[in-house]
Order: sequence, then structure tokens, then C-alpha cells
Amino acid sequence: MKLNTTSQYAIRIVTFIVQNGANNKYTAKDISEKLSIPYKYMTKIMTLLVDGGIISSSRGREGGYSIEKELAIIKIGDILEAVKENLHQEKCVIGNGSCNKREKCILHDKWITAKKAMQEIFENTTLEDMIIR
Amino acid sequence: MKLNTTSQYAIRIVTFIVQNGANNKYTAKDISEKLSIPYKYMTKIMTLLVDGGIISSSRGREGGYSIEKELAIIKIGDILEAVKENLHQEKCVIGNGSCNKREKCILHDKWITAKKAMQEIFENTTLEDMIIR
DNA sequence: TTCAAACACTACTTAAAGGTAGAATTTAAA
DNA sequence: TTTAAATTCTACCTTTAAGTAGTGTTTGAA
Repeated sequence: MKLNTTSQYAIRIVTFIVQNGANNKYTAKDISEKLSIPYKYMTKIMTLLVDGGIISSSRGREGGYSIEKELAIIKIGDILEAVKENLHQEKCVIGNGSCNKREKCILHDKWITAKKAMQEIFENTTLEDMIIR
Repeated sequence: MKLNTTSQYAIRIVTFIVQNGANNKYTAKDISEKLSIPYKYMTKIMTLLVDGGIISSSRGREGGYSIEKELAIIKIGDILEAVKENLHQEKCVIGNGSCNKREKCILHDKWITAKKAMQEIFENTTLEDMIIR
């Protein structure tokens, strides 16, 4: 039970920027070094976050990454969505094809409950929550 | 958020045996066909379950797999342990090295709560629970 | 005592996730 | 207007999970 590496990095990157001043600019080199994330792998993730509207980038000399949106409106779930983590996995836990409300697998109800708890974390935690600690 | 394929298959296999009579014998061919799990992949998983003491096997003609233990004492968690699913992952959700009780990452507390809920499912559901449905 | 039907073992192949390399593009300062 | 510092694009390499192949071993019935 874990988030994949890309998702983990994505959250750490965004958290790093938010905690050090969202409107400041951070270069890929800087972020990569501070968070010990492989440079090339990181820039790949950055592109996803930029495309997803989480982070804004400026190219060229004096370029870098920052966060422009109102912090409060960006949720952890948005970050995960940007890097394609499948949050709303509807498939049966044990891969049982015919698992639905009518004909449930043995873990269905319990699993759904726990899964909802996870999803709520991602839906209810915003970037703003990351500053206060 | 999901169990890996091996774990999913393992639970489905054990569930299948339990629901069709735990003390009966089931051949690999039979199980593989009924559950649409690739034969060779399945037998590999079976070996893990046998080694883990979940399932007992007998070789040769008239051989097969069955469950001898008291159903009530075998938990889903035991099955997952047998196939090496890492249930008690202690690492930080976002891969933050220095995440512990003293210096927590921003998701720590919430995550732990949700994770505990998942773990409890696996610890508190026994094979016996699988028969009643 | 043979032999077919079963599980078990070792090694390989394929697909997906994680990670790397290098060149192209953009931009602002000198 | 050149150049260095930055992001972006495309393609590749590596590692791990998923799945396959073939052979060996065991066992009970004919």
C-alpha cells in the first residue's frame, strides 16, 4: 500500500516550493539537489506538473518554477492527478471481474471504507495545509 | 492504491478453495481454469502458499491442493504475508527520509490513520469470514 | 512395475515503472 | 547580438513485476 515513486516525488516537490515561498522561483537544479531527486527524472515530473496547471514555469536565463494559483485551491489530489496516479481506481481489490454492489467480493465493503478514507486525505488536504506545521 | 497481482490472485485462490469446501482436493489445472489465472503463474503462487503454511499439497496421481488448518485461525494478512506483500510498510508515504514521530511529513498523521484501517481489514478477516456471504 | 497425472524447480521472456542522455528551445544579461 | 542558464522534447537504458517454458519428482491405479 503505497504511492508510486513519481507521485511521492511530486508531492515532495510541491511541498518544498510551498514551504520555501510559493512565489519565489526555483530552478530544476536547485530542487533536484535539495530533495535528492535525480535531475532528469525530476524535470520529467515537472513537465507533468506544469501541464497539470499545478506549477508554472518560465524558461531561459533567470527562469525556474513557482506556484501561481491560490494555494488554498490546490489539493494533494490535484497533484496526484497531474502525475497520472490512478486515484479513483474502481476495480475490485482482488481483481474479481464480477464485483459490484449486487454481487460483492468478500472484501468489498471493508475495502471501500478504507479506500474512501485515503481518498478523503487527498481531496481535503490543500497546499495551504502544508505551510502550517 | 491497490494490491499487486500476485496478492490478488492469492486471495482469490484461497477464497475459491474455502468456498467450495476446504478439505476437498483441487488440482492446479482446475483452479487455474475456474479462476482464469495463467496456469504456470498460478502454480508459482501455490508454492508460496504451501511454503507459508496456508495450503497443503499432495503430489502424484490423485494429488492436489486443500486447506487443512482451522479456517478461523487463518487471516487474509497471513495469505499476503505468504506471498511477500509488504503489509507493514513503515516508510514515509512521500519517501521523506526524516519522517518519524518527532519530525513528521505533512501527510503523516492522516496517512497512518488510513493505513491502519487497511491493515485492520487484513488482520481481522479470517478464512471463516469468507464462507458466510 | 509401469505410466500417466499430479506438484515442484530452474530458467527464461515480456511489459511496465523507474531512471538517464543528449540535443533543442527559450530568454535575459553582458 | 552573442552567450550562458534555464526549461522541454525525444529516445534510450535498467530494474522489477508479470507471465511462460521445459524438465524433474512424486505417487497411486491399472
